[in-house]
Amino acid sequence: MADVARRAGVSPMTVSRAFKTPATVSAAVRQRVEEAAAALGYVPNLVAGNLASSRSRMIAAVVPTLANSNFLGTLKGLSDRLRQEGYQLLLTETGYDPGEEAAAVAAVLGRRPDGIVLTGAQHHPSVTAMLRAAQVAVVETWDLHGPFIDMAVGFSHRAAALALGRMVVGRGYRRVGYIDFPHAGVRRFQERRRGVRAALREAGLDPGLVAGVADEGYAGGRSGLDSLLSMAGDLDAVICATDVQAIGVLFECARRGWPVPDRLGVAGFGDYEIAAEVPPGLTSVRTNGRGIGVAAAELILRRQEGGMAAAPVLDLGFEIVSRGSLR
Amino acid sequence: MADVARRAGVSPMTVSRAFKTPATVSAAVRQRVEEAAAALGYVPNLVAGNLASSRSRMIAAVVPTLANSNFLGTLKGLSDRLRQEGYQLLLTETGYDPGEEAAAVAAVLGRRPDGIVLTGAQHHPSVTAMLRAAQVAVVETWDLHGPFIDMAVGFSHRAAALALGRMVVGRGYRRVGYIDFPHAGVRRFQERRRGVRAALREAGLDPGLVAGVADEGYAGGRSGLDSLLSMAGDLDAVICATDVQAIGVLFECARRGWPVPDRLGVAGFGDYEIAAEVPPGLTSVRTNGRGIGVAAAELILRRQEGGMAAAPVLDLGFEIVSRGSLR
DNA sequence: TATGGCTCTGGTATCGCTAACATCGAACCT
DNA sequence: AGGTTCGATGTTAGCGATACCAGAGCCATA
Repeated sequence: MADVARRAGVSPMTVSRAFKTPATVSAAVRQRVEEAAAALGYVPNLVAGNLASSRSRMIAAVVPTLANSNFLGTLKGLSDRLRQEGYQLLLTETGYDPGEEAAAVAAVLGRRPDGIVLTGAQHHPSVTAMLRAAQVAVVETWDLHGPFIDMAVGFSHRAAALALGRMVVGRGYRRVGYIDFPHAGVRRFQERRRGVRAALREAGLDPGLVAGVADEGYAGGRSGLDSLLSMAGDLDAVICATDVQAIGVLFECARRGWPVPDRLGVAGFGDYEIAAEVPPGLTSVRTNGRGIGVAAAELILRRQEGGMAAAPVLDLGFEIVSRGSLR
Repeated sequence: MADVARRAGVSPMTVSRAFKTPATVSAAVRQRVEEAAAALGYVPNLVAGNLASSRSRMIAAVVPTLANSNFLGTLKGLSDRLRQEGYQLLLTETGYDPGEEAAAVAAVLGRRPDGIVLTGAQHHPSVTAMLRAAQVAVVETWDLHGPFIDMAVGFSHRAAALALGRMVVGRGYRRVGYIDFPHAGVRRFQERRRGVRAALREAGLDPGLVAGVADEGYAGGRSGLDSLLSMAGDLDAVICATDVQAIGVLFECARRGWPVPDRLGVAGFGDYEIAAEVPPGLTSVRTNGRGIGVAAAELILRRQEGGMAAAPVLDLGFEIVSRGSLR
């Protein structure tokens, strides 16, 4: 920076201003500085800048997994919105392991991010403690059951699952099974299970057809269907914790030659891109994953600007998308 | 840090050592420092540390897209391997836009990452210039046609596509179409197209059945199939630039009631998880996406340790996985 | 007992930038 | 003319760590 300043015939402070707040520098000087910087290939060192200003313009995102998940949408929303403001994303995957999450938060905090976006509202106690102490903007995403560390954006998984269950029941299915998520202890998935079972119970149907699965991904749909059929051979519909599992069920039906939606109705959760593509179309819950990311970004940005002492909680809702997999 | 030092009755320098190089501090002192740090909730400020040591322990990854892609595996391999060494990932998506890539590299360089992982070997000239000037470890991934900025890990897309094409031809298909990638200008996809066409040509078949598509994702398979059929109603096999498109073709076949592999043979590229799940199984090229990420991490780490002045180029190869979508 | 080599600890000088305040003309007002 | 305001620039003092060198004990060896 000193070299650039010398070459442009100004002080280092003016160079700094020419980059950070160009409006505060006269046009002539700004141009001289830009030319000097270009000639010398100068790239401002943000590490030093961050240290001096104690603002890093980095946001950390901590997600359970990227594979086959709606978190990608959230991440994309987040990073798109943040990039516009010159922020960057520090990413960590935790594999649904609370210990990993705690380690990730600890590691990331040392870099003094301006904000941290967490997935879910269920954390190791040390995570809560560290983040409270760090005085950093925190957004918990996807789940909406507090208490929250700071801010939150998501929707009610229970309400969504309840609505989906009611739709299945309303279509006349009577022996409805539910395929759980491999990490069934995660609150988000507990809520989904509860919502579905509540819908069955209120219709006087058996809410006991629940299959726990060990397999991740599509394979979970297959093994879940197997275990549901061993519980109830007359099973006529399946609701899955995620679309990926539901697609696995559809594939298994195709393999068995079972017509969907007549032999078996199928519903998923998440409305992944593939839900609209797979024949005969998968009925699912559309969640606003991208919107969650954008909203999280907005909350953090607004907090940076100093306004907003309160800690908002945003419900972005959901929508049931009806397709051919349900009669 | 000064507070911790005071509380532990040592100098700040010793606190620094207790964290960075515990072996150089006596056990008694180390424990006092750890206790003091815990009591005060001290989290070392890596920003300051980075500035002083001019090593950031951050690696930047620049990928075209995360959705429906094999880059996820690479990213995961990269981040898993790096996390073990205490490094973190700075992520940027560019949407297959070279201008965006240049902007991303410029933005990221200011944070002085210890390494940058790029996708492909085709970049805006400014990217090459910036990275050369920055003296940072660079790994170009996936593609293996130089010249490279620094190091590279990938495989030959042409050889893979050639092998896949030969397999299709070997199974007796005679009117073979190819569905291109939406961003057909990307070198990696040019190579795939060339490999397939070379296989067709050497078998004396028409290499002209190539469909360009505009749609991303599964929809591209559907529209690609449409346009191939309008070119050749007697089409008997389709090779796709990616598995996602191939799955789109399989879905369209199911919709039309066309038996696969008899009415139409289908082959994809990438061996995504779904390829093994979708009936009747998708024949595809298995690429070692995760391995590419791990190898890229290793290269950067080794470069950090000071060894390895040379700039290695690693070919991780590929493998054809034969499944039911080809007779 | 003197010497050299260890291991452990401390002091000092940066790393490259920005916050905060100081300065200086020029423009504007009464 | 004098005072006030404002915009553009410069000066100074850190931000919170680490690199580097120096010094203090301690042991083994001759």
